[in-house]
Amino acid sequence: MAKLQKSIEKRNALVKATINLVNNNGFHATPMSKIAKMANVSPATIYLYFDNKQDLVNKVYIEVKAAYTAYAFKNYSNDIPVAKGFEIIWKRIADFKLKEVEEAMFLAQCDNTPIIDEASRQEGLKHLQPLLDLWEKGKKEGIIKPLSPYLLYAYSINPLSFLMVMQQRGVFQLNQDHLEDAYQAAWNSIKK
Amino acid sequence: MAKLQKSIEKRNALVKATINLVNNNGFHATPMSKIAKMANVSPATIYLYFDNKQDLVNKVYIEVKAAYTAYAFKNYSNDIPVAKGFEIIWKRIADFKLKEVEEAMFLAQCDNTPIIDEASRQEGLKHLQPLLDLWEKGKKEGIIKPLSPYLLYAYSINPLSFLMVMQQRGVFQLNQDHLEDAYQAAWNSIKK
DNA sequence: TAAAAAAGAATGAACATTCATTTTTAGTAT
DNA sequence: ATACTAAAAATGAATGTTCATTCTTTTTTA
Repeated sequence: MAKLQKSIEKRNALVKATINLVNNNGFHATPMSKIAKMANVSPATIYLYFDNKQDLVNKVYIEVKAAYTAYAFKNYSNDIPVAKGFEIIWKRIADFKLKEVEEAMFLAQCDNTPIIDEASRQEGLKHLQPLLDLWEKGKKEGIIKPLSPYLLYAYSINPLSFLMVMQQRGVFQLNQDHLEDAYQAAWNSIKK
Repeated sequence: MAKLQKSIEKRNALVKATINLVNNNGFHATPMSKIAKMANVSPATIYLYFDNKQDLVNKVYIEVKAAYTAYAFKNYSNDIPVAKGFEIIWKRIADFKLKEVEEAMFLAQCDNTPIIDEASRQEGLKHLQPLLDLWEKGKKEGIIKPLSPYLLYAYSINPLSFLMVMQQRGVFQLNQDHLEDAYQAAWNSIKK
């Protein structure tokens, strides 16, 4: 009797193809047949790995989000002082968005449309907890403004998404100087 | 011979229905038949007003974007001092996003997905010129940081979109205090 | 060699768009 | 005012295509 061991490479290729096609054509113009073709797989094979199209896109979302937050918090631990901790996280996030453009674009699209179902969205949110904790600590120490975490996020982290999208569209080139400026703006807007 | 004068109300109903359905279901789950039904019109009638589905969504985008910028610059004129001018524009934009939630959500979705074609996107960008001019003037006067307008936009205007989306998803309630905080954060991040 | 994995072709539903008719509109004649 | 008419506007019912998903068969694996 053979073991149940589906090829992980095939699954990865499917995930990759989904990200690429949804980025370039949008969810509405990404048929399963195209995903299969780009992953060098039969359309039927997709259904060995995922229940259906919605399940596919949900799972891709959650996995990319998990990779994103893992990357963001890689060098962070909660005994680091608030200001330094924030800098570490912010710069890792910037790094991710500049290096893993495909993944980051995919997240931006999912976060601004109803293509992901509510449960998966919630699931994705959980991973941000360390940042919320950091801000809580910062507020207690009087280093961070006493604002809702949504405001803090809106003004310090989220602008990176906008910059990445503009960069990706070729509207402007984001260089290292820009990034330092951006970091200063981010910090200025949340520090007390 | 009758005059060519198609009912403007019908067209408006179609635009409104498109915005509503795309917001709630996404472009991929918004068939022409549903748009027609919501607008109390036959599917065939849509084609009297628009060439096809792509043309419909492009035109809706451009019109909403035009309404948005008209609203934003309503009380502004370029002889107003930079700091005050920025405040006026920022607060009008915040107003728009809080009052015209449907329109603002639609723009957010279009600006983060490939559902709009490139030409329409460019068209939409043009309308922001007065704000770019204001920043240019502010930089010359040494009031605004010498940053790329994309950075300025990312840190002062764009966060409002994030806040609106969160508010719309019921994640938190954006009140007048929040808004004043948000305005201060916006200004802090771009003023010299 | 038997079960798992994969494949290609088939199925049926959903959809954008068009077609053939009907209804409305507004100018004109009575 | 009223009736007439021709074009415009609108419609509901096709049409043909695209697509997600399933079915049957083949290939791979252990």
